[in-house]
Amino acid sequence: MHSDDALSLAAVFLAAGRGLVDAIHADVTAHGYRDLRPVHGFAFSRLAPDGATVSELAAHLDVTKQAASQMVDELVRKGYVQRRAHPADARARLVVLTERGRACTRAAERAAQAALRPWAAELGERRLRELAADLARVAPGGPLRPIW
Amino acid sequence: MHSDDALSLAAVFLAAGRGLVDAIHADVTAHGYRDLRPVHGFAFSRLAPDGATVSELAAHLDVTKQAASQMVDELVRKGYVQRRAHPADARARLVVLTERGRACTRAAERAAQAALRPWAAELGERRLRELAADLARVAPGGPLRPIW
DNA sequence: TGGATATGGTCAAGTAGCTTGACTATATCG
DNA sequence: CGATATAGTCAAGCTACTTGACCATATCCA
Repeated sequence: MHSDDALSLAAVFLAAGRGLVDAIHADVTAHGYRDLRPVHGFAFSRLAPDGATVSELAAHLDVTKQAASQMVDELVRKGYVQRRAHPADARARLVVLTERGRACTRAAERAAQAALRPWAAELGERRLRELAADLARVAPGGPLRPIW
Repeated sequence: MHSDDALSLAAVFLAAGRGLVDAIHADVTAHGYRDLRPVHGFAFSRLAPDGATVSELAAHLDVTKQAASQMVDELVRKGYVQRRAHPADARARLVVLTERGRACTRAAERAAQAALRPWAAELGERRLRELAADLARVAPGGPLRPIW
């Protein structure tokens, strides 16, 4: 990078990500899911395909197993997930979404599409797609973590 | 947005922002500032130009005045900021960076430049600049907040 | 095969960073 | 001037996390 303020570019990335998360969360909340925080969405994204163990969830969210287990307790209590026996490991338990959990995930996907609509309007579909492609090249993989 | 997974695009934004913040924080830590968290950098960015009051800092970080005051206590204790009398308001106190705070801010700017170097290598200077310009158009302003 | 070690999960206790509530001092408005 | 708003602090409480200890099961290897 050149002599511009590289820090402000980093800040713009954070602001963009925050704006998306805020918009999605607000939309999901407005559709009746009032007992969730944004982090739960990241948990759902790990659980949605085939479920996951507490340890896998912990790794995905970059927290301890204990913290992940507490979150699962909360989501069970609120009706979004269930603990099942693990088919291949008697130590483990498989955490899977309930129908309510899946419905919430669908609502989040609709919310994400709605949140991106003004972006497409501002930049154009084509440029937005290029933006996404560029970001995918530089964004690190790995666990999802809170920013600070 | 179309039928693609809009949520994963949002996740890419978060991952990109997190990657930058992580890299900057790790670099700053490696240069001897081991008692800071990323959020302190956002505080510094508000304090750097001319200082700020606790209330202004609280608004910038979207926390209560009490939380901002506690953070200032901590930063005073660690030698990064000072409380001064406010020149125009006897109720208020102006929080300003110490020389150590300014040195840390410079280290963060260098770290941000270093963190963006691989991005420029991957995408090219021109495309990175376009990316930044696009983001600036869609990123919301307002206070900086943790993601969850 | 069986004993050592690693892994999945939970229980319990402690902690850091935030919150709400109450209060004082100073500023501003009418 | 008096009423109200704002800057800041003190105190207490909450919550999402942590560390540490522990048990059950799986895996590795002599």
